[in-house]
Amino acid sequence: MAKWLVKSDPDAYSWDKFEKDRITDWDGVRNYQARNNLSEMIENDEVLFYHSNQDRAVIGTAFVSKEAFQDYTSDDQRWLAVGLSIGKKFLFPVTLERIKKNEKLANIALIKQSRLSVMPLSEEEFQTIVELSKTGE
DNA sequence: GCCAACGTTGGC
DNA sequence: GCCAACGTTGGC
Repeated sequence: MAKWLVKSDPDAYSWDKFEKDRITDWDGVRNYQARNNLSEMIENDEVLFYHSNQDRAVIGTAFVSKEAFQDYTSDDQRWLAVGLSIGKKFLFPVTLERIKKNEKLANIALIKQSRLSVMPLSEEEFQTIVELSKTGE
């Protein structure tokens, strides 16, 4: 099962809002590479939820509850959305700073392509971040 | 608040 | 098809 990371500006859509919603349409993506990643998501794929800007940390997990469908927030038929359901909040958020310090995460798209909002993670990268979330170090 | 990186648009 | 201009994202 593939692993993913999605970014959100907490001013636009925060983890707290996600916890209230439980399930949300991940729409508004207007970038081809991110859109292509959305199109490859399979139901029940695991997803990490990252807050950009002021927080700059992975906050928790989610999973794909609905595979790609047309993003109706745009008239343009090129864009896709998926359904995401809430997973678990991390005990300790995994900050960008910690991600940058970890050599197993040196090639993560989060660092290499800072503007990409939907990206695949390798199994190892995913597990490494989950492990980091278990401690505050 | 600044600015680097990068994606998109539009004139030619 | 090239590239300058412009807009947006996101780290700092």
